[in-house]
Amino acid sequence: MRILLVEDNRRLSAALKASLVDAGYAVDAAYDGMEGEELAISTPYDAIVLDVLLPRKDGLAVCRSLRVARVNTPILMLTARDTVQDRVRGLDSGADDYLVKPFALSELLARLRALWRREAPSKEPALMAGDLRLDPATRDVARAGQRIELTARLFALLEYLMRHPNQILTREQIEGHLWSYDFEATSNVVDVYMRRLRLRIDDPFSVKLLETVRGVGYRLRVPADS
Amino acid sequence: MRILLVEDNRRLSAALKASLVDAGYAVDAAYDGMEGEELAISTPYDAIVLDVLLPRKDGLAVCRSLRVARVNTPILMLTARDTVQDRVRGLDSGADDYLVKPFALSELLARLRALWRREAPSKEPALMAGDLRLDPATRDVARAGQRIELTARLFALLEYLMRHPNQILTREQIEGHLWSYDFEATSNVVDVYMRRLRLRIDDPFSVKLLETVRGVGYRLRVPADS
DNA sequence: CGGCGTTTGTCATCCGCGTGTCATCTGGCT
DNA sequence: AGCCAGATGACACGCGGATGACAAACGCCG
Repeated sequence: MRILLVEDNRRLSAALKASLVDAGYAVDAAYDGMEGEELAISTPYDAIVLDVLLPRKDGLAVCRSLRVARVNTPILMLTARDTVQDRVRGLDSGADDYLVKPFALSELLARLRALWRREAPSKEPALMAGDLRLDPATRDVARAGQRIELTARLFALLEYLMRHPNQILTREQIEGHLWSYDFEATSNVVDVYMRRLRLRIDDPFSVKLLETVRGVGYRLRVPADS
Repeated sequence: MRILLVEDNRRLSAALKASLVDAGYAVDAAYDGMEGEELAISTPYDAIVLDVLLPRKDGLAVCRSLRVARVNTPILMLTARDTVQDRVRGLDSGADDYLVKPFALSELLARLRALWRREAPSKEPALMAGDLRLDPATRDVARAGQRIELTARLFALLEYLMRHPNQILTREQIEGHLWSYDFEATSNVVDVYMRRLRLRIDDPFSVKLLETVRGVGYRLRVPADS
């Protein structure tokens, strides 16, 4: 198993590398973003451990570039802080997992194993609903062959809907799944996002997929065709 | 129903397991985070009951890893404290619900049921009456293959009738069941709604299913066919 | 660090449909 | 014919949802 370690803190890098080698892995080390990116593109690794704060090019940017360059190697991001924000950004930019400093070495190893474990099923097929296609892996969305740009939230909403086709989802379910905060207060975020989603995936087309079930919730209706 | 119970306190774990088994569930127990995570990834459970404070890897981390690994099993988190902070963190990491120790066993069971209701809207089979079909899960109604749109009230009324086929239901029963208010004043809501229901499920067809029993109430007659 | 475009969530307003009531009609029974 | 239970059509109100605009937060760039 070849691992690329991109970490600018020399002492941490050395320690991690030693431990990983100890655990039986072959480890290359890079000390800034640009260097890491070049190595990652030119060499086939089994995993990349990537710090977020890096000289020359930060981890998130490296991550994004690699994904754009179709480098699908599993990436484990290392970060100092842990806020929802951070996690979302990390995962959004294409990382597969996220580890917050300080961490136990055992956890790093476990997560690496976890990454590989899930390597196989990561070839998750694109979700389809009529002429609407959503690819969880590449984050591509298209309807009738037409590419559609979606923001992170909208993508998550659509993905959730498409994972539960023809099923009525209540606002509570949706809110709980996408926003995950204590919603005591009545908010109409879900309504607003449904609207925004409709503007992009329904309004330009004649066949509507998003359906409002008055008094209950929303549903993505998959046309019973062919 | 298979449940994974991740709880390091052996006595509590044993007690919970016994109760859950008692309640008819198949229960696997894990005693630390890593063990729990691996089991959760390798085995398809219907729910995971996850303590927050765990050796080797805490519940929040386990939860996060599972979600990243696309394990969508409903997770019920157990915690000792209860601050908004805690709850937010729990839900943020991907848990579906949250239960504060100490809790009543009945509440645990109730919440598990709630989780399933939410996640897999009851695989309850569709109700049938002749060529009329009503699916409580998807709220789809159809007669002779023809989809029929119903408002919330009408749907509830039809569902009630279909759950008591061939049985005479008085106005009082129906009103008590659907409107649940103490009607002193004589109202003809039920009549009106029966009319509206007929317009949609009987009028367009030759065989009538809704029957008026003069002086008593209404009944849904199921044709004794094939 | 500071400015700028984008994303996000809230709010106020608007609109249409679902709902319940009422007045009137119908048809069967005595 | 008269009565009564139920059928029917019409109507007004209010709720649930749609919509557009706004303000704060964030991400990106220099």
